[in-house]
Amino acid sequence: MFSRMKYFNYDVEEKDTYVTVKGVTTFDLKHIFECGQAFRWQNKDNGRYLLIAMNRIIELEKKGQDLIIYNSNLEDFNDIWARYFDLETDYDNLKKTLANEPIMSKAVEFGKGIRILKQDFWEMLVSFIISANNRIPMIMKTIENMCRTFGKPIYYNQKEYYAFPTVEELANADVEQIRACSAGYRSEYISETAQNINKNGLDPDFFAKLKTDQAVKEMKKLKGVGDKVASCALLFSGIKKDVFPIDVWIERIMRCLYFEEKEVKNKEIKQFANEHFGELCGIAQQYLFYYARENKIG
DNA sequence: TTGCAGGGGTCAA
DNA sequence: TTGACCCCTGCA
Repeated sequence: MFSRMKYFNYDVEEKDTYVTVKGVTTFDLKHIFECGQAFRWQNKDNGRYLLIAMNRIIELEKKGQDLIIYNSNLEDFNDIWARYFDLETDYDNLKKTLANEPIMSKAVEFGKGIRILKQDFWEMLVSFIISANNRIPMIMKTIENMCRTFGKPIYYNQKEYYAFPTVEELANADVEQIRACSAGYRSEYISETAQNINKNGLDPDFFAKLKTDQAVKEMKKLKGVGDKVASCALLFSGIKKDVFPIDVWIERIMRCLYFEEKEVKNKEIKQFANEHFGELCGIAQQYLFYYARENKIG
């Protein structure tokens, strides 16, 4: 079995159980998965990354400018992964636009293979509610526990993995069961938000059509969702590119690099980001975050 | 071995 | 604006 297609500038080929996308630039698996936007991946010792997303398991490998997606086919590439990896966006061009001053130049160079993923909105919302007052390894553990407890099994290579729980699955879950996944005081937030959404729905298009500030404001009506969580959920599901999530790392690096170590309010940081990075402030935030965290700046 | 400090967003007062 | 919330890691 061998078939091929064209997607934008990419030649895409399917063979056996994998898909090869040719001519992929600005795509580094470490940068993409380890920059804090995704939680359900494993760095395999053979250089591949295993990803659990969209009710599927895939393995990814980058060989030169070839991106290889194992355990997949052209249909899934078309329906899911092309959008998920935001392959229609020209990151080479976008980086040139952003890197017009020395600080951002450095951050972009450091994380040059980053792409912002367009992940499932519901999954992002719950994941970032869990992220509040929490560290990345702990967030990943809690999410895995929740998937194992409430999600449907997916089988791959004789191993059992679990899909991210649906709205209904979490809405019907007992708060104490959620707490048993080490979600702590966030358990009530997750339960209440799941029940709210199960009743009223969660439509990405509704938020996409709103002005960004308004979208954040609407998101904050959900329990456990403040500025940071709302911004992250909108950014990492590809709904808004012009949000600027501010956590302690971003606050530190912004103060250190742009405010000469002076005390600065989040409101000022946000305003600065909007003025300097404009429409691209979401991706700018991601370069800065990765740069700050990996280099322990601040 | 135990115990304590540190880390980190949102809510409610 | 401030304290409480939870749980893991690192270190004494």
